[in-house]
Amino acid sequence: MVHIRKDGAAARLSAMADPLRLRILRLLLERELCVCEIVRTLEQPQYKISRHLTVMKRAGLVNDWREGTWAHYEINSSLSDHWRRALAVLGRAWEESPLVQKDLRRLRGAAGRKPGESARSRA
Amino acid sequence: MVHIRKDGAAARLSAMADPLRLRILRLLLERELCVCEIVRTLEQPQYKISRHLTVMKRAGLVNDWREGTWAHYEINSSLSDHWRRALAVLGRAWEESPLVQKDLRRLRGAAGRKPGESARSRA
DNA sequence: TTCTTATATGCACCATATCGCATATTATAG
DNA sequence: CTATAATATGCGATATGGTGCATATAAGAA
Repeated sequence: MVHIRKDGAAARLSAMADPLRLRILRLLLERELCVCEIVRTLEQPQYKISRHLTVMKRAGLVNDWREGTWAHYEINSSLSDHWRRALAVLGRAWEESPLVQKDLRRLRGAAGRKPGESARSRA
Repeated sequence: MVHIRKDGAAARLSAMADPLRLRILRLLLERELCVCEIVRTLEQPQYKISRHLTVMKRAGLVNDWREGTWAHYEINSSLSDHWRRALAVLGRAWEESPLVQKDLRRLRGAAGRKPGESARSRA
């Protein structure tokens, strides 16, 4: 049947078209995050987050780098202006979802805290 | 396995995440169109266009109305501002594709001509 | 009525994508 | 070294989605 390979735009939209991936993206619009911060914020199994991040990385939506054991992800820093703006606009749309609002509150609650650190150990 | 039902945003992005649907959407960003105009412009089987339009309609991306035998489609007139702007931005991104440029030229070449009409009969 | 044009859809096939579980990999701590 | 934390991935089961073909539906023309 020879499916035509998806072009860049469609592939990128596919990589966004998942509820959990949208939640992850929305978090990354706030700031760069390591996998375990996302896991804890979204309260989802680690393997899911990791897989979804891989999907978005392949589509050029995010990029990553390692720092010791941690893998940090951020919105792809070499994204075109068009896509950046689209993400920003959509990010504002997603904020209307109560689920996303809860995610953002949880993220801010754990503000900047690194994986192993307790809240106290950072003071 | 009980897949969680996609929420509005993810469903909408899914409905965009296909090369042919992106081409259709890009045409509809120009103006309202009937199915057969899209079929002729994109040179794709009618059943494909029809199906893809149905998908986008279910997702609230487009709406339609009948006029005799013709089914007219347009970008959903009751779309939120966020989504309108996102579509506009993405529309500009898609214009960079040579395929889309060709589509737009073909659409303008057949400017406003109704299905049965020859170019002459409209003069 | 019959013919033609415009549109939608049922069905089977196949490709892709997600999930859940378990495990592999790698780095740091003790 | 061992233990633990962080991350990635192979596998099998299943869900979803696009395609191609044929056909159904509906409106208008002759």
